[in-house]
Amino acid sequence: MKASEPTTFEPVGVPATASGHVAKRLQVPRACTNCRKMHAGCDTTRPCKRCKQNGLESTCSDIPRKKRASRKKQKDEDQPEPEPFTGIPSTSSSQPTSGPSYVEAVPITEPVRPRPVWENAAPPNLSSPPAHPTHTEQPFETVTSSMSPLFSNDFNLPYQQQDGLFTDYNDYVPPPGLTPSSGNTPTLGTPSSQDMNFLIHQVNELRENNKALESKLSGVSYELADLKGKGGKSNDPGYSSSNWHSFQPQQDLAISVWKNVGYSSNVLVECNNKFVELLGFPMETLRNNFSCAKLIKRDSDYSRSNGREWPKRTQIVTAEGLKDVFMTINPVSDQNSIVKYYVLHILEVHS
DNA sequence: TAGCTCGGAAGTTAAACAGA
DNA sequence: CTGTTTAACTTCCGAGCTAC
Ligand SMILES: [Zn+2]
Ligand SMILES: [Zn+2]
Repeated sequence: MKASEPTTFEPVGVPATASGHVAKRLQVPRACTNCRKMHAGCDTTRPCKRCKQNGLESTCSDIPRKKRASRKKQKDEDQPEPEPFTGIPSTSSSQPTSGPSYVEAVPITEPVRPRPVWENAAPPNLSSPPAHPTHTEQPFETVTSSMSPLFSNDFNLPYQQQDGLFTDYNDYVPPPGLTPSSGNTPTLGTPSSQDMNFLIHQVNELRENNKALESKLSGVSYELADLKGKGGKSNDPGYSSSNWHSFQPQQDLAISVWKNVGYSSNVLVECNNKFVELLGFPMETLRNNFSCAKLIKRDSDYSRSNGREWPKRTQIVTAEGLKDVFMTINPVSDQNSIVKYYVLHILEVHS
């Protein structure tokens, strides 16, 4: 155990989760010369906070990134690379991302995803849905009681209505301009209260992590990105999450919870009105035609094996076509580290 | 104990590939 | 030309060291 960090300045966007979930380490695009030499955390201001604290304002500067050396030819021999199962849809291997075919929600004809038992569960028992899912800062209650067993195979317990999360969309009224939900909306599965509590706990935690992003939301303008056409280029400076900063997070986030039912497959089980409104598809379409991988246009980062995670700037499929979004997607695992769900946040939307 | 050093894990990004 | 892969490159966590 170490004593304490001497220079405990606010480390740019530290996750700080109290519940043990390891959040992604955030880092600035460029550290100043002094912080770099010290291997210390820097920030985006100049002089940076650490230099100011240490009286090094005059030497706090940036040096350009080193020119990358040419890569040696790959392809000399095959590296096995077992690719462990993560539950995360690997679009590179399964299906091509290109092609706007799924933009118009065509009925699914391929080998239908296995329908888990939880979809046959009893209809939700909604007491009184909140008039407006007012997303203030702490919309959900955090569960502190025991969380084991975390997940059961089936969802049979009565559903507990929680602020901002809905399993019934009969009351959903689309805003003008969108043409979603016509008539019957299917009843979604009913997660157990234990499951829901844990999910809510996870959502709260994710929101905490997202707040850490605010420190990164300054400096670079949205115009840096070129997302017109087919979704931007991977080398576009605006495409990198570290360069994409100019937005302030909106108060009400679109949240959805997807159940992982197998490799490259997941099914929407929960979302809030904001999410439905944003996508503009009937729930049946969402459930039957979309997995996370199909919903997200630019999903290359899914397939990476180095643990890279969202938040990312990306594009999603909506009834109005592709929309630029800034979103996170986080796996929710049980105590055996099996990915059971994904929680998908959409933080920002730009058409 | 405060402050400095630095190995290396974690995160970023641009060269090289691949395919239409 | 677009999108993907991946190795070069960067940041900074945190353990160890030194000075007081
Ligand atoms: Zn600095
Ligand atoms: Zn500095």
